[in-house]
Amino acid sequence: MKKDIQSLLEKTISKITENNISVEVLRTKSDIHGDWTSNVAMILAKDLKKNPRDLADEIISSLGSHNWLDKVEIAGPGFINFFLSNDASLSYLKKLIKSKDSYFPFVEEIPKKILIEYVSCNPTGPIHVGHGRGAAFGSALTNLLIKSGNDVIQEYYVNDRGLQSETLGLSVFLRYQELFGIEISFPEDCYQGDYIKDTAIELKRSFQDKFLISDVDRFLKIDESEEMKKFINKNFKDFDLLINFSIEVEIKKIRSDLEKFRVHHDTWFNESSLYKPPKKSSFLKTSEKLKATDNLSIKDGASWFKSSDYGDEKDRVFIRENGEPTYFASDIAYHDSKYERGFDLLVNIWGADHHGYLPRIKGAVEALGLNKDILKTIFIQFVSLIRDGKLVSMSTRAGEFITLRSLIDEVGVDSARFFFLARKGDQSLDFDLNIATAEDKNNPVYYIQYAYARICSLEKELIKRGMNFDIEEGCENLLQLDQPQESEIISFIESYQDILEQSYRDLEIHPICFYLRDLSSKFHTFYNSEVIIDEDSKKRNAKFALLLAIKKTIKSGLDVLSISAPEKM
RNA sequence: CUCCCGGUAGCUCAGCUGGAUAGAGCAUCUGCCUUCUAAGCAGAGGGUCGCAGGUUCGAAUCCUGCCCGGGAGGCCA
Repeated sequence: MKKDIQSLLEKTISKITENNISVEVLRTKSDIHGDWTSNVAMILAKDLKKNPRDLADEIISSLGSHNWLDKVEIAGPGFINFFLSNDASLSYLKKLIKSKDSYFPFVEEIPKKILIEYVSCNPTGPIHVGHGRGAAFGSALTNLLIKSGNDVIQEYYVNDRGLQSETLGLSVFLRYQELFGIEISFPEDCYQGDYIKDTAIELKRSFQDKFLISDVDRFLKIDESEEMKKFINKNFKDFDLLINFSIEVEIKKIRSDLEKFRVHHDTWFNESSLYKPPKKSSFLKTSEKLKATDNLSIKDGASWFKSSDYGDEKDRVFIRENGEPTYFASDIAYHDSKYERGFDLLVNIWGADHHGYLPRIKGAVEALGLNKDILKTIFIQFVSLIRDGKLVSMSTRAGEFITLRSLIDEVGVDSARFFFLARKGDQSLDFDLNIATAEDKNNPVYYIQYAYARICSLEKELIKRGMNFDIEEGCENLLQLDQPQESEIISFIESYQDILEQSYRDLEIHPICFYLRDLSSKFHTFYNSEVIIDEDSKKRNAKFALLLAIKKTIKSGLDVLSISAPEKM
């Protein structure tokens, strides 16, 4: 509809002026302004040095008459308001009602190949609440992208090498010694959580006493983690085995937590794989490219990427003095590999603490001669938990973090997902546990689900009373729904496509949450203001047709959020 | 010091690609269950859109400066 009005206006304006302007058509906020509105007259008035209202008059008189258009009016300073005919304004609704599947009104004409990378937290412990937000967001965005007709791959980048991995290995190693009755001092910079003990138990089950220290006395004298690592590396040639084992155990736990949270990754990309050659390792290939294009320099014994050439504040270390590549270096190679795999769009979802990291990655992408415009990075701000009006303290260091699993156990998957998604990603989030667990209208999730369940219950009641819903009769009589609350729902349902389009364009999810809340509210109003199971069959069928449209729309929205739509509550 | 995010009703937040009287929910107050799910609905009160300039026919929205809150600035990841 929007496009029809747009092209009609464009055609008309071309008759009046040579000037080329983009015509904007928007939905009106209020019925008295019609269905659609455009401000072209006001914009054009400036160029042509004419009075906006006169110009609008001129445009309207040469629009011609169209059967889908009831009338066109000038209003305010020079808005052109379009009032659609009844048939035209109901066309969307009818299409929605008659469609077999859940109707998704916005689809790309040419599908895009999209890679979305999210969560990607270090496999050194359980996934916690902060990661949960990114997980919910990434999975919902994926749903939106897929439903919009694209091919999407969801990827998790596993940091399975470097310092943190060694620290994980050491932590497990120490807890493992304890299982043999050896009392050791456990350094502060090791991972304190009890989950390490569980991993140690699994290690013992798989490897028995393979990693047991023989020279205990000498080891006990060491109390500093770096020294411990040196000792271990000297005495256990295959310590890597232990590290890899520990990482695998953690990844398994992360994966199962995510699955429980309805988050699924198609590929798990190991950082270490960048260094393993099938032919030539990715990392080597990438660093050679950078060297060949003169983007690396040597200083203080280390190799630096000249990111300041690309707008970053300063150059960044690429390969350390000790010969080890930095995390950043791996990440460049990783991004290089993403591009190599041939996608139309690369989406990264990062924690807000990484924002300073983006300029250098962009710089590297540019240095490699890749198209930086297809790389979109979305930052997700932090989450604070609030219980009884007070901040719940969370510190990863002290092992006091709240795990995603415990959050799910407390508030449920539906509620947790909704609360994570109902806020703009780049806004920090106060997660109120009391509201999230409430089972009344304070909790928007229950409110929306209740609307859905109520509709299902009405459908059951209809059958119970020996009546049937006649879809054809319903669609033919939609015009009978002329009560204010009814026509408001009808136009609101139509605006669902705008919400999706907007969310898709901005790569945001929260508009859908707000929309569902509002739609549910309008439904509850409708439900309370009149008897749905009407004596008059024409009216009754029209109302049930509308209910079906509401139901499908709620279902479609909840599907994007991966939140369940219960038929009974 | 530099960069990022935010400042809108008592509270939590939408709105921000400039548009018509600035919106929800919660909380407060007043009503509504012999009738399809009261896990609900109707109504009322509540605003210097952080401050000051600028651009514009028109600014919560764009630009500049400032103030306040949070975060980031490793040869950590």
